[in-house]
Amino acid sequence: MPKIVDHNERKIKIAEATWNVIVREGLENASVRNIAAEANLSVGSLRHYFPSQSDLFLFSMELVSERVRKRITSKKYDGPPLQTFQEALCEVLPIDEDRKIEMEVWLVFSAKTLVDRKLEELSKNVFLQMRTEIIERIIYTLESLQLLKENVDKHVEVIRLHALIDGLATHHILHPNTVTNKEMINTLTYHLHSICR
Amino acid sequence: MPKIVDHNERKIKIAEATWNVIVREGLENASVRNIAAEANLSVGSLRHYFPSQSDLFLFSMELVSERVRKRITSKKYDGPPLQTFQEALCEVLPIDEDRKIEMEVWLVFSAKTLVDRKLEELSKNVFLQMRTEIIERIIYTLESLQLLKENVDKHVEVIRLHALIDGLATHHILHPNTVTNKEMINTLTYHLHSICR
DNA sequence: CCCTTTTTAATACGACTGTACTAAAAATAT
DNA sequence: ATATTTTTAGTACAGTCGTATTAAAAAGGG
Repeated sequence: MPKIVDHNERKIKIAEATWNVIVREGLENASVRNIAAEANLSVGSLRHYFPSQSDLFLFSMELVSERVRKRITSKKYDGPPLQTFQEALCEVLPIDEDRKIEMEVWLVFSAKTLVDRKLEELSKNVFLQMRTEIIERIIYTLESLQLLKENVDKHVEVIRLHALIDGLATHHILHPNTVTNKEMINTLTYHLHSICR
Repeated sequence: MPKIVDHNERKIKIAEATWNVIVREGLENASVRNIAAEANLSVGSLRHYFPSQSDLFLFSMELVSERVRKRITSKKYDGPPLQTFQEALCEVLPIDEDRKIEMEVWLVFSAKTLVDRKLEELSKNVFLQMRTEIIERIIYTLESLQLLKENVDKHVEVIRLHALIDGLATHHILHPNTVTNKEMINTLTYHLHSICR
């Protein structure tokens, strides 16, 4: 009966418009009006898809994690395990323009996490998922393949690798000229080799 | 002739009030009015010390870096070099409530850095100072003392240590229950030992 | 005491905020 | 064609924003 508009697809378009506004003008200017204009919509239309601004922000932050997750899971991993793990971890790093935008948006929302309950919960879930499904899996798979050096503390190695990944990504986002793309990837490679035989 | 008020001391009080508002209610609620109320001042009085909001924000962010810098330089370092370096780096980590607040504020401003020229410049300067005066100094001093393992790439070790420190700090701020205080410090100790003989 | 200067206070302005509400437009099923 | 329902558009409201302006209050030097 009604005009058919793919509801979810439209929400994604609006969320991407939100990303653009945030990257270009900052979260402080990510008003409903500015985002609607960026998406070529009226305020009323936007509100039809997102009843409130916090709904819009939550969805926009969720979309970032979904995009990253899809990128990791949809990739084909054949080849030596160490290279496989390196490639998987590279999907989390801001190695191209799209990933950079997502990472910037994620950083901005992460800061907001400190005073926003809903965003905090999302952030926590994504963090734990990354920790258990990527970082821990890599360390413990390396061990079961007997590629890991002896005398390493696996628990600490998990924490170290996780912190290193996010530290590198953050540094490259905030200081791209000082921590270059190449240095970011080289350091990751270096680190993975340093914990293996 | 006039009422004597230590200008700089008052500005520091206001900046600390700004920290409080940011930590408690977020940057979006760090309005001139709210900050003035937190500092028990009228808006007019606050404006007498900070002509604009961006001046206030810049000063408030600068104060964070000053506090951290002072803490590092005023500390007495006697003892074995490895322990000394560890202690120095711990001053950058959010190991107590004061440092946690400062780190939270720094994180919030860092996100704003992406769309604020002045904050970006400050962030860049502080980053480079940290890089050259702390991180590089540690790695290269370790080498000159022949404490460093052979076959390490010093350039990469600098990038790695720097990213690890900030990654650990950020993780503890954002996920204190998952990355605990102890794990943060243990991981740093572990890392320093891993690059030494 | 008065004078000078700093500091404080209060008010006002235009612009922007999130949200609410109402009605027109669009599009499909009958 | 008509009815039904989604989608869009426009307007309005109360509140907050940063900033400007103006004048009163406070306080040490003469």
